[in-house]
Amino acid sequence: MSAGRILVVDDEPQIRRIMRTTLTGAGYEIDDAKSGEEALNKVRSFRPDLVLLDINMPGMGGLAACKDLRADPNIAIIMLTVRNTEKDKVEALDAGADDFVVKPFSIPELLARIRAALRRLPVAPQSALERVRAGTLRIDFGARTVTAGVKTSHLTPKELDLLRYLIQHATKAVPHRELLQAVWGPDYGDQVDYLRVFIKSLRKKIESNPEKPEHIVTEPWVGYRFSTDPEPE
Amino acid sequence: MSAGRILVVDDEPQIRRIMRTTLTGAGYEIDDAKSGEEALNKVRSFRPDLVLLDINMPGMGGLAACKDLRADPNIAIIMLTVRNTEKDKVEALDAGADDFVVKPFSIPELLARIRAALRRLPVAPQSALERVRAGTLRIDFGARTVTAGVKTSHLTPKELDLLRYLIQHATKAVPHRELLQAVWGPDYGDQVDYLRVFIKSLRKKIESNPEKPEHIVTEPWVGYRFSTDPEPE
DNA sequence: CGATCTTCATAAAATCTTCACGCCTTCTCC
DNA sequence: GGAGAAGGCGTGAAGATTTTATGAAGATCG
Repeated sequence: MSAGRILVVDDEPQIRRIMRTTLTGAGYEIDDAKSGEEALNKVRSFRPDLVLLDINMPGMGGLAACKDLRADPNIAIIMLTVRNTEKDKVEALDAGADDFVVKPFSIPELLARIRAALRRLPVAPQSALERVRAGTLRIDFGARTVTAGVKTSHLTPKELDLLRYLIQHATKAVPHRELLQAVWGPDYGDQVDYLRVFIKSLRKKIESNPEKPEHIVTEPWVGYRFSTDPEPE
Repeated sequence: MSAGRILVVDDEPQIRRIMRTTLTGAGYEIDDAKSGEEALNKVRSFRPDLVLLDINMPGMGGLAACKDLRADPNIAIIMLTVRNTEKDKVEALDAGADDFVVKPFSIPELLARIRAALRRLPVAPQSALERVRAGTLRIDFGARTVTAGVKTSHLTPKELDLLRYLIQHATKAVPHRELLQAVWGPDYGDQVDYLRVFIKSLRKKIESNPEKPEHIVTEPWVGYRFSTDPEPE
């Protein structure tokens, strides 16, 4: 799971290259576009969480593109410019940009602004942990509920912590000890009984058929593994 | 109806004065505070949509105050500073600020940033929240009354604050501590007894069957949650 | 004084812990 | 190989612990 998806829009190849390496290194998934028009197209296929938008481009400028992008409230927009004038800033923000960075910018500052902008998204990607979908399963960590099909259940604190840890490490087989220490603390690495009891109650809540678990799979002699997809038979 | 409520936090009287006239002129309701501590207190009574927070103040600094304010996602935070260093910016943004303005700033830019920040708020600005409907429930914050079905009741100040906070964070399980700090203030984080007493009286007023609460749901070991929909079984 | 808020003791409820039983897989020894 | 032992795993339920609900008395404020 990445920290978020970012679309870089700039007509200078060098900027695009720098951005791509920097942001990829920071854990984001990147795509780029050379113009406003291309950006609007790529948004549909790439579905970014955030768009880094150069204000000054040939053809459709950043401002015009911004006004179009704004239609989707689930996309954050940070505009880039070389000019540090008040007029530019006000125009950019009122066009719907969430933030504004002046070139040349410092990388740490850009990253911080990206984090801040993503944090504000209605469905924040970093708190993609707030709501998780796994096939027919929906988990709302804020409301502390899981919905499996039509049945919605409430999660107790330990159940929630356990499930969260499993989901954060989905597809990986998490050892008993690791789970216990994550949920109960460093002194409980041996209380495998706890795990069994709580895994059972979790399964009762999220598995359509608790005797044939599809999501919380047991890895014998190792631990448990959360699987998004139905298990291959 | 105003465009929103803004709390100005700065230790320099002159800044506060300028801000007050400027922002009032722009259609906002303003209150101000001289320190971080005062800000945290005033937040409760004034209930701003946005806090303009000077980063450099005697006593509790802007960064510390920011981290506390951040608990409520329905408040936007813009930090002010005289220093334009990268370190300051990154710190401010990572402390939870939504944006960052360097003094001396241009008024139009500040106003544009305020508009952008308010636009991103998850819940509409307070001014639009005078009346709320939640299923069969109607709440009139101006008249301080709730109507559940045919029964209309008067709400005491604490009841109103508590209910308001719960509703603004509807569907989310709000921790005891957060509720207490939002209603009673930062020093009352442990008085869980207060909560129980007032939750009870709220339930008596808004639940059709207070023994089976449908709106104010208790989340054991965590806090309470306001639910619009009937509870799933 | 009345309304509201605090404080407190007790009963009720939810969650967590512990444990025993039976099934199953793996390992060991013949 | 195959029988038996050892231990992991699923299950159900009783008991312990902590939290929550409730009623009421005292304190506070205007």
